[in-house]
Amino acid sequence: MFDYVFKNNNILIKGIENFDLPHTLDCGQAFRWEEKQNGVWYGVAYNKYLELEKLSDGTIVLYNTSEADFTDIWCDYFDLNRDYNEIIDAISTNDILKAAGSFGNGIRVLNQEPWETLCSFIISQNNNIKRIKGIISRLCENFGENMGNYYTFPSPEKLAGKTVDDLAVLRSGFRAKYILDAAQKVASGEVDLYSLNKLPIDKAREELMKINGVGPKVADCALLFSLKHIDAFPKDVWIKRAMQVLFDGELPKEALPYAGIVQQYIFFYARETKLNIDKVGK
DNA sequence: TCCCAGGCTCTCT
DNA sequence: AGAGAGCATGGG
Repeated sequence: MFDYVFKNNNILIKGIENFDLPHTLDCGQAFRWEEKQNGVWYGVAYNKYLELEKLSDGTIVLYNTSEADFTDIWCDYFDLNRDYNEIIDAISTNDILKAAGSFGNGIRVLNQEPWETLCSFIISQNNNIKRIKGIISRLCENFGENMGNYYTFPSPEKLAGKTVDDLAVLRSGFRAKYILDAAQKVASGEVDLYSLNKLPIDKAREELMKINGVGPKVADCALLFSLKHIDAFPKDVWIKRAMQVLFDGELPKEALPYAGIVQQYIFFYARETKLNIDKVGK
């Protein structure tokens, strides 16, 4: 599906298809990636800093990393072992799905760190992407580990002992108490976050919803973006509108096995086109 | 000024 | 179980 070579501390990924960096890193599934300058992206995940770029011949370059980090972290993080062509073929029997897929071509669903993902999507509720990024950035700067040129995402253990007042610096509003409840339940093991990839999706969702401030949407984002449940289908305001306008409320059945991936195509399509509508319910 | 943002909790039927 | 207000903060 792809080949890679390790050379001068860079990983060169050859022959990878369906991997567009802006579509993947700036489509609202992850909040710590930014474009540095013409095509070079940088970000932090799994406590590691990474810069990457797509060359004109399609090669993806991961700069200043190790082969171990590539095989242990980035390969799975960027979902490199999934065949997106197979999915696109399967859903293309439906014209609208085909259009959405081609519009958001190259979106890959990242496999992010579960706690960071859960916490980030708790912050995302009733919020906008720009402000979500700001809050997460302040969260890392104030409570993460200083690694010199970047900060790690703070662990649940680190946050579990904090108070709402401690978190005031985040300016996260009413979400602060939710962040703390999540940190406490994950740190204590009351919610066994790191086992949820092995549970059936309904059980896993139920576990996540034990956390105050985690409802079906936030739970499904954690399940999809960090816990390998690609049939999770987070329904936010954009998706609800898009589902009404595009599909009369019902996801076409050919999309169900990959609902989460299709969700990303629809989300991207809906946001970029604004669906040429104002509002269709909420 | 009002409306909205990758929703959820709480309350009232 | 279903509807509706309220919620912190900031941008348009």
